[in-house]
Amino acid sequence: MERSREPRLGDVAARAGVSVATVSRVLNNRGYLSQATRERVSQAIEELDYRPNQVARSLLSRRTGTVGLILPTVALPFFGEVAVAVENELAERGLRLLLCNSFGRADREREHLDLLVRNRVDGIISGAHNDPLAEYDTIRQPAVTIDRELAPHIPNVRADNEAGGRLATQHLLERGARRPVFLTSRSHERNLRERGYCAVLAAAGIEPIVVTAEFHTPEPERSQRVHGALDALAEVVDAVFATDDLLAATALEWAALRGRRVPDELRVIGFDGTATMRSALPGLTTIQQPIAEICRTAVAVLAERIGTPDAAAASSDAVAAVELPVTLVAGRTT
Amino acid sequence: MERSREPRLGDVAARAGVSVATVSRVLNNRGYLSQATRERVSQAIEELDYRPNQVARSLLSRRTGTVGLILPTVALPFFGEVAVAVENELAERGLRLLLCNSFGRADREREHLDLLVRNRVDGIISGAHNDPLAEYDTIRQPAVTIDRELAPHIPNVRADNEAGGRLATQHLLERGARRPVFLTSRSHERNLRERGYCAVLAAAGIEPIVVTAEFHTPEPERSQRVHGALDALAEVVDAVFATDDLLAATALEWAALRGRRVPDELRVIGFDGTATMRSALPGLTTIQQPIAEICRTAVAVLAERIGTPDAAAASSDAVAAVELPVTLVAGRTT
DNA sequence: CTGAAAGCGCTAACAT
DNA sequence: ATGTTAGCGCTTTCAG
Repeated sequence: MERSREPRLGDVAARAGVSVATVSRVLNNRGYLSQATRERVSQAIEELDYRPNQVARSLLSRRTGTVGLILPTVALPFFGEVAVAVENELAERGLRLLLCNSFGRADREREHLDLLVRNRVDGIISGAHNDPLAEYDTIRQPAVTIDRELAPHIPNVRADNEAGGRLATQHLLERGARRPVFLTSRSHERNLRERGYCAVLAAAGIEPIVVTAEFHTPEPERSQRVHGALDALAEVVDAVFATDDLLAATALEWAALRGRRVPDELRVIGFDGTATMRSALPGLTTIQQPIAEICRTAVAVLAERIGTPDAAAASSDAVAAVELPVTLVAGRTT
Repeated sequence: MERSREPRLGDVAARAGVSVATVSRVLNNRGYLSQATRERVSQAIEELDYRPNQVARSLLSRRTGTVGLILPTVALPFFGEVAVAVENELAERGLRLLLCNSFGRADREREHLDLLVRNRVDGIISGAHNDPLAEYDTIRQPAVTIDRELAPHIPNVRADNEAGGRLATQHLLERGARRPVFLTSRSHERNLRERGYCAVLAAAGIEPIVVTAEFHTPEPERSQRVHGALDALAEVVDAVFATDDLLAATALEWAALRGRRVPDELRVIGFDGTATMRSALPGLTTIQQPIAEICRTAVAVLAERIGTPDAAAASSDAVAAVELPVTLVAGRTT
């Protein structure tokens, strides 16, 4: 195990009997090189197993080739898939991924943001789930959000949540539901899935019922809270539209424990449709988000704003928001 | 939106009317400083919202404060939880996480490894699932693996898989199973869960039956393959020990489709016990891995090998492998 | 207590 | 076609 230090440009140069500039030229394939030196240098590089120090390159070029991704937690399948998709798209452009899990905590996000700036990432993608941080305004690197309203100048890429909410609710009604309950993390004005749900119910003349269970409540409290709420609604509820598939699973579990037959006595539809949840609960009806497309778009927009090393200032059509279409995946629970 | 360039040490120095060296001293709280300058500098830093360029610091200190984590894919709950736990432990030590998803592909892992070295990460944690890469021998940065035999000099932290295999199989037999099938990704000598399964069956005088379904086979092929195998075994199988909870879910789905009552006609036990799968299938009996502890240990061992900036060469008791105990979580499927 | 200057590993003028 | 040199932004001797 060679504990010698990492070889540098100088080591390669010495071995090939040329100057560091020449080695650099070979490395970056720039300027005129004789075939002979090119080969000598390449061989020296190979022999030493030399790999350019990206840190030094970054200092000089003022680009690190790194993008920071802030998510609540990749332990959840949706964000895990987002992380994977984002990493793939970044890799396609020669970019690396610095991962940050904020757990919905503003202080965590603030710390991460500060660290990303110190590390001079070329860009930031945020899908955090806490209230917007003012710090994003003071930041110089381009940013893009995934399913998050952050600031007017920060593009937001997401699924068409409102359409998803409508689609889900409509589906439940078509299946015969008379009183669908909406299960969500937080209920508020800008909850688009909730808006879609309410819109469809309003059109049908049905009073909405919204049950909330905070996103980051640890188990088993969160399930308990949901079960308790459903117990209280036992008389009226005959269907559940959950804002994510995990919450839908909790509703299914409630049905199992209370002996309610699904879908006859309780219809359940979820949201997200991640591969993991499709495997875990293949029978669950859900609204599938186009995760790969969302991430592809987000990275494309970000890359555009980062610009290539040379390309001074790209056209930048100032994308404000992109909404991608969702799909209903019909299962056995509705 | 200020598009001015990022402030540097010089900007702070100018504003505070001191030299860059003094600012650096304030920043790192080193050497003697008069209270007056200390305050003047601090104020300038604040006013400019100055954040030290970590790239420059890294070049000088030859430490990036970054650790590379290579996993098959954080889209799967187990690896997602690993990523989160690792990030938490790293953050505790002021380290950042560069995430790499290899999808079980050696070429992907090789590329990632190369990139990590070029970026001069301080250490590498690998939980990739393909065959060992020879490249790990030529690498200068300390490495640790999670649930992976890589090389003699690379410590491996993992759950006690063999005990888990025994525990699961024992449990099935105790519940009355007479012919438990083992469902896994790849069957081989060093598959410790399989070894545990076989050991218990041997002691009971039962012939093992191992069904494989490659890890990275895309859905729905993978499920199809499992269903087909179970159909072929329909006459004999009365229990399934799956190597992970997702595969257990597939077995449950098979039972649902074929009208087999669980647990009476088919007992199912999984492996991993991630929070997500506990939520998705609260009734599933499973062998729970101590993910947080595994990651805490892995990071501790790695941090030890990285050493503090000063601490020349730590004691390094040359940890070779650590096995952490698993737990049986009894549910309704056995 | 503070400043000047060297240098981390690399690239990009500018020479030759 | 190749070498010399000046930084990238920071920390750290070494002077003063």
